[in-house]
Amino acid sequence: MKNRLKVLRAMRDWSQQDLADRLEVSRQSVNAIETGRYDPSLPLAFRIADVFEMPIEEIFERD
Amino acid sequence: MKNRLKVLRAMRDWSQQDLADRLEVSRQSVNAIETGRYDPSLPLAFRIADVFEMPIEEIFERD
DNA sequence: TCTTGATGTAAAGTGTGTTTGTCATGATTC
DNA sequence: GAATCATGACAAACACACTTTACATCAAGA
Repeated sequence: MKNRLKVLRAMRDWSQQDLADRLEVSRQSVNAIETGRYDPSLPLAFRIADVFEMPIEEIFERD
Repeated sequence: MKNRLKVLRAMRDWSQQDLADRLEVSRQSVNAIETGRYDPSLPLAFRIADVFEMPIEEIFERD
């Protein structure tokens, strides 16, 4: 899966730590997801969608 | 997370095995997801959305 | 009644998601 | 040039997703 986390984060001028705090996960998780080392769980994907106020499909893409 | 798999499957008259075949996972995985024992991975959630031709948000719900 | 299909569940194993802790690097600032 | 911040990465440990095999129950039909 590809994702637009880095761009969406940049648009809001949030650091990885800022986003991690909002998602209540570790900064390393945000980094790993952004750099494509692994995909988030479904519950975390929903929280990401909540934080960015967008549907999951607009944040993640099949690759 | 809650999900509408069982209903969506019933609407198409598919058995758990039918759905498992389309998703290329085991029937036990379908059953476990339906009965709420665990949530699918994000890639599997996307495949489920593909099979039912609906957005993920219309199949799964925060609980 | 015997069988067959659909479903729920369990144990054991593999792989992935997530955490904490740590280190390295580049950019910024004092 | 020392300090700080943002980022990328790795390792160990643990939790969860998923598979295979297997067994039990129930309903429907022959």
